[in-house]
Amino acid sequence: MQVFSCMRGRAIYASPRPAGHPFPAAGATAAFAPSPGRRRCLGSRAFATPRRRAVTDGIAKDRLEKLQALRSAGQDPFPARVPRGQPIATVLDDFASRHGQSVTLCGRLGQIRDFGKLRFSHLQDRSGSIQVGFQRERLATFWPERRRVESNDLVSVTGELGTTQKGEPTLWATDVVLASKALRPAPEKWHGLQDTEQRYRMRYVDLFANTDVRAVFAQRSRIVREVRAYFDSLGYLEVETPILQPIFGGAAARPFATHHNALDMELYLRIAPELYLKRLLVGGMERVYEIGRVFRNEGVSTRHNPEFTMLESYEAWADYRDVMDRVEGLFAHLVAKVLGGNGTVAFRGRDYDLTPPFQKARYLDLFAQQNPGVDWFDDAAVRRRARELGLPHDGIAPHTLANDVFEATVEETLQGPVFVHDYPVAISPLAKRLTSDPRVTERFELFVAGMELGNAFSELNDPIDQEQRFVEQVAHKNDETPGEVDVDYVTALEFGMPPAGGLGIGIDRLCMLLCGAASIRDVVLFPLLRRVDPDAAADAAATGPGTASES
RNA sequence: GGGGGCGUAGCUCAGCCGGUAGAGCAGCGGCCUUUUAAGCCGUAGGUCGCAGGUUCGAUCCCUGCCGCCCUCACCA
Repeated sequence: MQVFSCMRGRAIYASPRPAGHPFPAAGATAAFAPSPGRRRCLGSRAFATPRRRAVTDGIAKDRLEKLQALRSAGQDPFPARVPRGQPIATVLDDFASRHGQSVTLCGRLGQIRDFGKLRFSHLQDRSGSIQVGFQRERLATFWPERRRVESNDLVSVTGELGTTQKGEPTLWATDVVLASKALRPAPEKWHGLQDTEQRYRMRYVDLFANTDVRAVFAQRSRIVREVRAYFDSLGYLEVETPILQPIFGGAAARPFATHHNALDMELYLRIAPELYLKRLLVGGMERVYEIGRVFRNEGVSTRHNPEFTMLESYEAWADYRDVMDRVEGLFAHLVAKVLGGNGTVAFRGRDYDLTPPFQKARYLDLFAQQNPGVDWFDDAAVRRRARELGLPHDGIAPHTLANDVFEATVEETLQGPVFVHDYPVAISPLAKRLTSDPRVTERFELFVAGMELGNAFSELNDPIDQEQRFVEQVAHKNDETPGEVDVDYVTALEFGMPPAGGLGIGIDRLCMLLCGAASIRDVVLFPLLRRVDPDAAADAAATGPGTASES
């Protein structure tokens, strides 16, 4: 079997590099301080200036001058420590009772509203923001240098809690300590940072400028924590298995290849942890799960990032029906702990009720509904239907084509949440066959909003069957399948693996759903982007039009 | 890879039929002790993504390239 369209995977593939060092798209030249730019050492472009907006220009220049003024005055613009405060939210919580209290708060300064002898700003930390009032009469030492501390700087403010005439909770500052000078201004106060490219490349700005973005990632953190809590509560052990693997497997996807120098060994970044986790079942670890990064060297889209986070769990003495219960249990847990309310989320313009139980539908029944009169196992009929649908069908294996027809006709109808179960064996190489019908397997996938969220099955534990499937896979090797049989895995099965139910869930997609995020890049802190290389761009342009062919 | 869209000041955006670019915010200078998108006066800030082409003249039209977004395909 060559094409396993299935497997635990979800999202996609990626480069091992952490998403990128931002080279702000706009820009002039020069860089501040030791430029981290390109390190070309020879050649005519040795001194090419990276297009990083220099901090010595424009607004940044003003800030740099303030910084230097502070230094000349003997002040450290980046002190190792400043008076530490408490979270702003705790102060706001029972503000009335704290009236008159003296507190210290730390955070990032917003814009300053200057009234001459009185100025207001807001101070923001991870928990919230509060107005700060700076009055000349309360700030004898700080007042003369107030202009050296400005919007976007990080500060520690000590003062007295009170209100303004309009009742706004305010920290009336009595002492201000600059904690870190910002050389670049914050984005515009009202619109924040809008440009999607800038938001992804400079996520650090996106995060402090757009509070809703921070909320999404806080939510993601909560989701992951509660996924752990759920499996922990059932006695699962969280484990970590190799990311560097000599033979990749457990899914159908192109891997990233790398090399270990000391061992002089080719290695792959894992496309799935599956085969190692099942070795643990052999070892007697009867309930295990792993939440970890997997890498697939393929396309990028709103649902696919080359590196993504996968949950896989395995439970001995369970089958796929039990796993279905686990999934419903997990969603019930997440609805209660993360979502709150009635368990409904808005996603891509529709509402979805994530409260279990979920619908269930047989794969072949769904296929028959959308393709009346076409037998999934009838090659000729499937081919006819594929032609009718305008699908490419030449040189495509029958079972693959049949699944293509399924995907073309059924998937978009799966608004769900719905469990699609009992998949044909030809597209389910790691799942156990149904005793009642050996053409299909004990396998299900969970769909929501036409998106595959989870994949599970009764794990194949017959080493003879498994070896045959591997051998056949190697015989039809392509770049999505390993070049050799994972002999060690077969050996492990020969020692006896208990019957087990396994599950894979794409954490990023789960977060998309629970956060109402339309793109996976909105739930991945640093999504993979093409590197912006000004020199390469210049080279390409230089050889482009006039001189070269029309290529 | 195909199709569509976008790229203008630090940020958010205008810029008509081709005539060498504007606003708000941020910045700088000034006034102001209750503002909260503070206000008022003044001021500075641009490789219009990059490179070519057409034109007397290009942010605008054409070509190539770079990057991002959407979409299809591949792929989960």
